[in-house]
Amino acid sequence: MSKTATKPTGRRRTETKEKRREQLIRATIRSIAQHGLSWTTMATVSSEAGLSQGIVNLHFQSKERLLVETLSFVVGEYRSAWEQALEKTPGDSADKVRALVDVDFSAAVCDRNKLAVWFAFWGESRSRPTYRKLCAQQDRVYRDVLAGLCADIIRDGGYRRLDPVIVAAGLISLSQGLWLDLLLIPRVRSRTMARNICLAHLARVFPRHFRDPMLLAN
Amino acid sequence: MSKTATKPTGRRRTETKEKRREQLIRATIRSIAQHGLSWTTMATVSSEAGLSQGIVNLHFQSKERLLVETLSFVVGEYRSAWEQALEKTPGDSADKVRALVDVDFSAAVCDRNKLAVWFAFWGESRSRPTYRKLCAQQDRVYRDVLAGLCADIIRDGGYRRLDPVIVAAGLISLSQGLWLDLLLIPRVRSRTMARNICLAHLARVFPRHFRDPMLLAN
Amino acid sequence: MSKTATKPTGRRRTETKEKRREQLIRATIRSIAQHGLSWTTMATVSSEAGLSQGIVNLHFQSKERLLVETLSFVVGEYRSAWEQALEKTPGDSADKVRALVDVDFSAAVCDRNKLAVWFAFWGESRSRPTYRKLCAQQDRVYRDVLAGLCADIIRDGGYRRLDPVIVAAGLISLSQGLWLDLLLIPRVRSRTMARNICLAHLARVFPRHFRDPMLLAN
Amino acid sequence: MSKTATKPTGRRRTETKEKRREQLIRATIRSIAQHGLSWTTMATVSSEAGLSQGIVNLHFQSKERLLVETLSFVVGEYRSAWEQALEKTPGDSADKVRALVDVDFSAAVCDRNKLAVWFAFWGESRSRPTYRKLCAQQDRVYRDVLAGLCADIIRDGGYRRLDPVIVAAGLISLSQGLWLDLLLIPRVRSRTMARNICLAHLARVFPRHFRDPMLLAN
DNA sequence: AATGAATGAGGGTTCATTCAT
DNA sequence: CATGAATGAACCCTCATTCAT
Repeated sequence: MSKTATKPTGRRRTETKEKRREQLIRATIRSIAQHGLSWTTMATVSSEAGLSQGIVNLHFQSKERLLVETLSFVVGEYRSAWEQALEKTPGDSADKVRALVDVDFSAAVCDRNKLAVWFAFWGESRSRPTYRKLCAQQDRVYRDVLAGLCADIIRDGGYRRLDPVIVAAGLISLSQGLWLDLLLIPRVRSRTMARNICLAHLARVFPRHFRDPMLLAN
Repeated sequence: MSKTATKPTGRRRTETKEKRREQLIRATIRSIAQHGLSWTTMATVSSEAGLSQGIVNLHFQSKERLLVETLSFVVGEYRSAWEQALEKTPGDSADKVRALVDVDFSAAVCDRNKLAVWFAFWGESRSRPTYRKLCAQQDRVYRDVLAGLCADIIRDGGYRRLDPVIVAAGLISLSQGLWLDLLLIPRVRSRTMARNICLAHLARVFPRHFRDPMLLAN
Repeated sequence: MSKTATKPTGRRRTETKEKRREQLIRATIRSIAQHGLSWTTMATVSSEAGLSQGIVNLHFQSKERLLVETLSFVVGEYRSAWEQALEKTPGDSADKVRALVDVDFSAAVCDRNKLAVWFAFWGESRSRPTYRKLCAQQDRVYRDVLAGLCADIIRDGGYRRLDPVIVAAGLISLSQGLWLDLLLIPRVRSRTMARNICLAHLARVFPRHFRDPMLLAN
Repeated sequence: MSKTATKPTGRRRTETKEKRREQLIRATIRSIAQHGLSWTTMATVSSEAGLSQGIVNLHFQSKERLLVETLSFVVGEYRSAWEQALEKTPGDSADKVRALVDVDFSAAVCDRNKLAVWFAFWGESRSRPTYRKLCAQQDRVYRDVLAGLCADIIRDGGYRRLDPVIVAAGLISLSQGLWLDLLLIPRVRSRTMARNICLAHLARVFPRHFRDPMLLAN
């Protein structure tokens, strides 16, 4: 009966194809996390996906394209995560910044496999324009949005002499530096702790809008 | 007599050998910066060094060892840079922390080629225990020293409820996040600006010991 | 009754099957002409035929069989062309030889795509017994027939000391050499010119039976 | 002692490299003759040369270049053969044409392996501009030279109404058609016989300059 | 100590073939 | 009968490594 139910239609074929691509991208993410980018081969990816050797070229034409699509996937996932968070947060700009911090250290985004992918591509991006452009574009948009929110807060809170662009830059750098900790010393640094460090930072920059969560108990 | 006569030769040889190794390591750094770690081959290294194909195996036995020694070199260089800075800074702990920040964004340490090396190895480090250990050891020592200095400042300044370990972690993350900016968007982020962002951060954490350099002019 | 009813269907099916095979063979000829034999793949053939990937294996079991059948097809087409020409030419042996020359340079036989097929297989035939045998068999029959006709002419015309086998060999070689020109330098060599060169040759061998068409105008 | 004698000098290195290239080209010729062009792989070539897999890429960068250089080699060898023959033949133009025919069916040029190479590349040349150009250039030069010689003979012998270009074309086609026989039916067609067929043809075209060797005995 | 020709394992990729649909 | 996703063997090529010079 389930067989009859799953009988494929013309429509399902393309669905399946799209799913296969995602399956392979997820296998690539795992492979990069496990073996590193330079030791990720067609064999590690296809075996991670439980499929045959030729499968990647069938769906992505080349290894390079698979890698680009994988980076694209992670970048896109991050982007829709923070965009959705902004949409779902009805409050003021400070609430939205808080939401962005939460996204950065949420389980979905701040997954160790995905962090490994980010840093793998960042490590290569200087010599690979395609990677760099993909990252740079996302970065630019994010920076603008965050700087805009910071500008709101600065205006709202009367924080004199604060440049929203620089405040945003500081927050982004802190966040990405914490990602590096989460990648390199996961036993020392937890996502919660990382988030708290960010919020503590914000509490010092915007004391009338944020509170240091590590001082809450007191 | 012949012994005495040949000794300097033997000495010079050893020196030469050491210099060749460093020459190759520097070539490796340039190659990683230019081609990325996964596209760095024995050929790119030896050609960057202006030497022949077999030279690397002659001096390093294998590519893997060359890479490890290259990472070791950069890590060691960083370490002696901050150790020397600490030695040369006679003042109090706040001065020493300032000196550490200066080191992080000094031309010698914060060279783009070397940043590329750091991130190349960090990107692979999750899957390569050797890399990870090399980085982790340096990280641990540095963290301890910085946390110690922060503890001094906290004690000295009466900054209540500040955990020196967490303060150190925040500063390190911020600094490394800024390194990433310097690697990825060098036209946007300058070393000076990065240093100022760090000092501004410190000024908020330890207001009685640091001043925000971006507010100096006002 | 149901048997009688389904019989025509079975018949039509077989016809359809035969047509599909020919469709694929024609696609193969075009593919060989366009991409060369060594770059002709199942994909180029099926796409040339406007059909799907698996179609060739469905109708020919393997690529090798498709190629053999394609060669067979061209060889067979050539054979029935000259056999029909002989049948339709009621005159004497000289007329029949003339008819054979006409066939060699007729539009149907001397098509550039088909020439490409001939030479593609000849180029491989030394290492492929199957190809060689197919060609050799046709060649033997044709040579015998042509030599027979030449023998008639020699007898009829009193051409002393002419070996019909050698005369036939010369004519065949000349003809195939002209085919090569038509393949390689089609802008220089036209079918008409090639035919005239053959007839001029015959006019010299059998002056009392053939006239050089290039001297006709004078 | 022989060891001491063969001690390599700086000069010998390049010699050796050139020899290796030729060794590989000769292996390629044998491989094409034995396996056909489309079944000639890097493995068949290197094993035919008694060397390792990577050797071809070391000396020719790619398989394609090896094939082009192989065709180039055969074309060049043919060209210098007939050029040298012309130089060494002091007689009149008829003697020179005779010399050209002799070259065409000499052991060195009319080697079965090399014939296989010619036809292999001719078979693919329609779809491969590089091959076609290499062949076309040689063909053009040869045709011009032969037509020039025919023009001399026509003038000298008062052969009215003969177009030297067409006479040359006929001779070339005949010769190449005979090469095909030598490739396909070597047991039937011998080089001597092929040469005689050419000379017989010439004796009919230029009766006052050539004699049919097959009539000599009579 | 240094070279660079040679090796061959292993990489990415192609493609004939299979088979569920 | 026809499709096209999937397979995996075999291809070309790269490159770390070796070694005669």
